[in-house]
Amino acid sequence: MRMAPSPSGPLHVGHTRMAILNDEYVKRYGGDLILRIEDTNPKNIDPDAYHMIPEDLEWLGVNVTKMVIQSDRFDLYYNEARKLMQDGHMYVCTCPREEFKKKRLESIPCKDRDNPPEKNLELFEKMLDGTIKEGGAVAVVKTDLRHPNPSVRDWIAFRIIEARHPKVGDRYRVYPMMSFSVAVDDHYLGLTHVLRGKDQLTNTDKQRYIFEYNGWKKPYYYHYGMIKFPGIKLKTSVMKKGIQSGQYDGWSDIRLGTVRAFARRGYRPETFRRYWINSGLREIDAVFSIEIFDSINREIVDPTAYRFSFVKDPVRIEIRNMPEIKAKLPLHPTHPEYGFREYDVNGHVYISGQDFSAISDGERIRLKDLCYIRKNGDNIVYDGIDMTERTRIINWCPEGSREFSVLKPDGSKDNGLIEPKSSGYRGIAQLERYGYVNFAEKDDVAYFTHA
RNA sequence: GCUCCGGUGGUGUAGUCCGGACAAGCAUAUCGGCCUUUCGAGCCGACGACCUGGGUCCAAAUCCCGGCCGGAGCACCA
Repeated sequence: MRMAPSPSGPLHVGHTRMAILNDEYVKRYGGDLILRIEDTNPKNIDPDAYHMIPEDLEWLGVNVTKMVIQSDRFDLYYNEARKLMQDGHMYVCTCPREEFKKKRLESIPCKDRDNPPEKNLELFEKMLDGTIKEGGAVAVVKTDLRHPNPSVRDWIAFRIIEARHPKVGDRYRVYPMMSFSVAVDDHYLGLTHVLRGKDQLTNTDKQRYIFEYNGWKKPYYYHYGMIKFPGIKLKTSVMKKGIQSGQYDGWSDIRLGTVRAFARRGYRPETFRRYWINSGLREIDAVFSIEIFDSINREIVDPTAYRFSFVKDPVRIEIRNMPEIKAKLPLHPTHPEYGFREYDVNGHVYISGQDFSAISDGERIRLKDLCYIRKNGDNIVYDGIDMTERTRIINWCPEGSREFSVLKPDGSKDNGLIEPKSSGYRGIAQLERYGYVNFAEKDDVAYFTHA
């Protein structure tokens, strides 16, 4: 099995499906999982991606057994090309770009198509040594000019790009097209099974010719359907532009759809795995269901998430006639062994502005794990401590709570107070009646995970 | 337009290859009840789907044909 991203940036949620599914197949049936970095277009490479991609995979728990980089293998591709030319399956075309396209569309052979192998090999060397400049020639795989899909007819395998490659510099000027290098690598790397999106269907058809000309055994191909990710920013080039312009604070900005952004928000690797296993390998196109994704994550995270009280848009209230109470709240309702949050309360607490304005006159409500209060006109009065009836229960923060913000993936921010006991906590917590957040870096700000 | 591939509840899927125990399972969402000193937690219940028309067959979600709808590809990108 293999996965083959191009190094234009770190992995995003769209990549995780192929990563997880390939990994899962190897786990279940054995074999190797090869990570192949496809950097055959020097114009589309972010040097940082060479290390970000393996990092992201490691975080996801994907066990890569072998890694290869295509830019290390150009000599192999050139030799395969020479072999195919020798056998008359490939030629070098010197037609102008437009003319080549037009002829192919009309199923007309180009003037170079029937050149003898010697001529093609000679021209190919001229491409390699720089005699022919960018745009001057391409190496083409001979297929079937009457193939119903024009892009499968005599497809281009190598072109000249006069640009500096971030990894190999200007050592090469003739770059293979993805369709070619993939076919060669899939064979020499011994791939038996290939899982890829059905956007690759045409490429599979193109690559077929390479396997047949060489008499190689083709891997089994599975093409899964495309997934839509509504509202998630995935386009690497767009994200990159946003980072450069300062709109985002980096690849892990929580507004982005990168794996690192999801990690920062508090999603767990296991969530990705369970979600994609559940989705399977159908050929049907589907919509990414953030609802289900969140629910999986919630299930994973909830048993260990500490509970804290966060009041948004706080209002300080004075509770009349309230005795001093020592409040004791569990850090986790089903795990008393995690400990408690204890506060002395005498007459003053903060509640959220939203809760405050929702209390109607005369209503009795419960401050969680504290006491009853009742609203009498403009006053809030103490109304007993023992649980006597079921009323609405709201959460509160004691005096000494600190200012706190939650950053949300839509770019918005909720401000309020959080109870003191949360100080120093790192990881995912449930803010009672609010949602789960990740205390990733600091005490006074956390990232919103999900409700 | 051309080539190929698909269509199961709101969403994600199981079942389709090899027709029968599928009056279609699971999850999520929604609604209701119970429980609970948070909850979007737990428990119980409800809700809700085989795109459509024809054919084959004792029997069709499953096989065949047409239609409709959707997607992917049609680069000197990967």
